[in-house]
Amino acid sequence: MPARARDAILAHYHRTARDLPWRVGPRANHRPDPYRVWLSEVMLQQTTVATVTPRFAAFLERWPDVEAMAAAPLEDILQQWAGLGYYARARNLHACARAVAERGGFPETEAGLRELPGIGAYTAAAIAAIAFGEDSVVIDTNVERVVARLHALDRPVKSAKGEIARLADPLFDSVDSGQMAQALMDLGATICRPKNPKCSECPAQADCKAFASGTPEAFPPKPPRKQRPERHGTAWWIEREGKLFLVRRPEKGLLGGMAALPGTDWNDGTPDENPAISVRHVFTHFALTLSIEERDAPPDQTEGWWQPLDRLDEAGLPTLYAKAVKAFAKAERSGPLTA
DNA sequence: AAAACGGGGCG
DNA sequence: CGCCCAGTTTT
Repeated sequence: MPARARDAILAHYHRTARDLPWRVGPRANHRPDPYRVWLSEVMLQQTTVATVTPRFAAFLERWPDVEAMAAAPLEDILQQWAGLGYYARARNLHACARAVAERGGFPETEAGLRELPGIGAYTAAAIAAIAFGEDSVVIDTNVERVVARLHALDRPVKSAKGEIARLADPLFDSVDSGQMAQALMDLGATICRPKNPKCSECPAQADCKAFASGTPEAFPPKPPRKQRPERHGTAWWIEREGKLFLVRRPEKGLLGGMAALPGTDWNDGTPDENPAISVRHVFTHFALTLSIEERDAPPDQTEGWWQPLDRLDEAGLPTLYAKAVKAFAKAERSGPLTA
């Protein structure tokens, strides 16, 4: 039974494969550039294809190969990454590029790739399969969902990793793992979607127990999610002679290593009463209300630099601070702050 | 085993 | 406005 689903999924992929900039089509007789596969895979960690596509092109134009990226300063990588989130990925990208350039190229096995910074189980398996033709079993959330539905797995994925791996294995048996990995990703993205799956278009419908159940969307069951705490803080707008005072956040922790407005710590509890300007930003694990206040000078012993306001885009501010700048500019144009 | 870690797009 | 996404690292 799994062999039929396997073949149907692969055949469907050959007919309908999405044309993606980092992808070599199913009809090509060569493997894609490992550098491009790696870069796209890292970008696609927790980030959608639509968001990644233009950012991938910009990275590739600036750094056409791993040696070029390895030669760039970390600061440039972070600036180019700004807005993509999960900034540890950018730091690991830089460290990985240097390690790969140092050793003269990408390792060609899953085990070798797994040793590199920012490359975990999924990404190692994906690069090994897609770029090097290794017979790895590639399991990401798409594959987990497809497999859970094929078998009507009624336990949360989180508590059934072993079982998922066992059930995924036959899908990769005796086929090109790279093709199957990409086939399953397309299937998960376009047909076997988390919500409103298009079972009528699915090549594996006849072998799908979730479809047979009549409620395919119920698989796999989602664990209860926990609530998000509220935090608040203040960022300081310190402007002098057309320049804005910026700081660099600590390497470790939230928005690590990124450019930022200086400000207070972010605390739990009740926010400031009636701030003139504030922005709201929702992180994975808490929601932040950030007030923006004008200030004449940086606090003593605050390390930072003066960024020309007409070159603020070059600072590489993450989205939270880009929002703050936008909110301040808008208030300044219309409000009484500097009127 | 669980928490930390961003942001954008969609219904 | 809540949910989800081509996960990895740290605790």
